[in-house]
Amino acid sequence: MVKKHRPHDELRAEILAVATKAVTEGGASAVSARSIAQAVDVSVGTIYNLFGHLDGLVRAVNFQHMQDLYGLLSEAVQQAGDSPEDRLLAMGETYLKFAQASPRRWETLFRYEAETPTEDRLDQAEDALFALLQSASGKQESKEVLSALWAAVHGVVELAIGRRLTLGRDKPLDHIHLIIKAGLRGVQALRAEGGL
Amino acid sequence: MVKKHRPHDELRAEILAVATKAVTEGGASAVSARSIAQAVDVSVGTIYNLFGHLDGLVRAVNFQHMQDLYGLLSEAVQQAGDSPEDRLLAMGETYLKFAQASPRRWETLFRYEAETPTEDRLDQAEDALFALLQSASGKQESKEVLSALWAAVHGVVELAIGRRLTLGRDKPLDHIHLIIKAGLRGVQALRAEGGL
DNA sequence: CTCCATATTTGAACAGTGTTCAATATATGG
DNA sequence: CCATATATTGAACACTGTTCAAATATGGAG
Repeated sequence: MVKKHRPHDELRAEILAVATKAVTEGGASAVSARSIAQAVDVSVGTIYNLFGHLDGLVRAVNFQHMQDLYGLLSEAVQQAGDSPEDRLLAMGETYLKFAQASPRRWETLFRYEAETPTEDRLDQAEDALFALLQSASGKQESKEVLSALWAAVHGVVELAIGRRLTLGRDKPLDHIHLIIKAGLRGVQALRAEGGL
Repeated sequence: MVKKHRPHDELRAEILAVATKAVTEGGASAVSARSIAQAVDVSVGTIYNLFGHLDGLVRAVNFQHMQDLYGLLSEAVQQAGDSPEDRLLAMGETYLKFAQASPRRWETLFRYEAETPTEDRLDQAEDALFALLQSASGKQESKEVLSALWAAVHGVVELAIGRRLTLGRDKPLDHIHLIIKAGLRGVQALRAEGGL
């Protein structure tokens, strides 16, 4: 018995919604061809027709989550004060909250690796994120400083969310504040020393 | 046909060696019961008799790698200069090299999550690592500052090694230097401001 | 040396995974 | 109304971790 043909757009959206829920609740490993298929009342084959591989589906989910994150971050920047420090703090805080709201979603977004090579949609989104970082800093800081700072914040989140290390799982928010405040002041000091 | 009994110690060591190689070259997913069994010329069942689950095997590998890392770090601290900054820089540099030497090993060590709950051997090793960090800083810095700094360094390594984000994959060593130098100076500045 | 209990090893079997693709059914245009 | 194109299906294949009854090896007692 074969089901009625369904509009691809509609079907894609439905599958994506189910997969998104699965990723948010159980991570990438919760996205199995058969479970998704059953949830959408469709056969496994159909999923492959629409997304190529399961990797493709997870990537599509990640892309959405990346956009969500971007939205949250840009909103945070707008609502924050005018100083670069306030803005960067707001971004860091928002990033941490995003991760804490759903650790699975976060780890799938930043850890998931596909067999098939990544399309560059996600890379583009990442560039946009960095541009946001630059605008938040009022273009006062160099690329080097900004990406180092962001990597640092990312590390704090990583340790806070990852169930692997207990180190630094204590007060991630305080750590982020410390990193950003000390980082900005330290860069100033280094510049004064001529060490930059 | 059933093989001759082999000393458990010897067999454990051999399996561990093969699994270690597999992790180093291909990550945790390269450790499959059948492939390991074949490499050691033993049946799958024997591996389960010795390690309980495959998780147990990977954890044993991780424990070894953790010890290796600890060895490298403590050596680096000893060979570094006397100032806290020099020592922290040496640790950061060594940590990065460790990760770069085998990304798979690093990511298995810090990302791998078992179904079965972790035994606390790894946690202990982690405590030892933090103690090393404290001694390297000459006990000048608070726990908060140290773990924040280490999280920051960890984040730089994470972005440098992870194939997920392109951001900050540029000059991880420079980033680590920046983070540690600016971090230490910034903390001083914050203390002067009374903001700590 | 023989017999037996214990310890060890085995590998077929089970449930799960991603993926493919010929067959089957539906939809569409002439 | 039929022929062509399009969409859906699900059995089949090759893999995965894991279990456990059966087969064998071992070491000691008589």
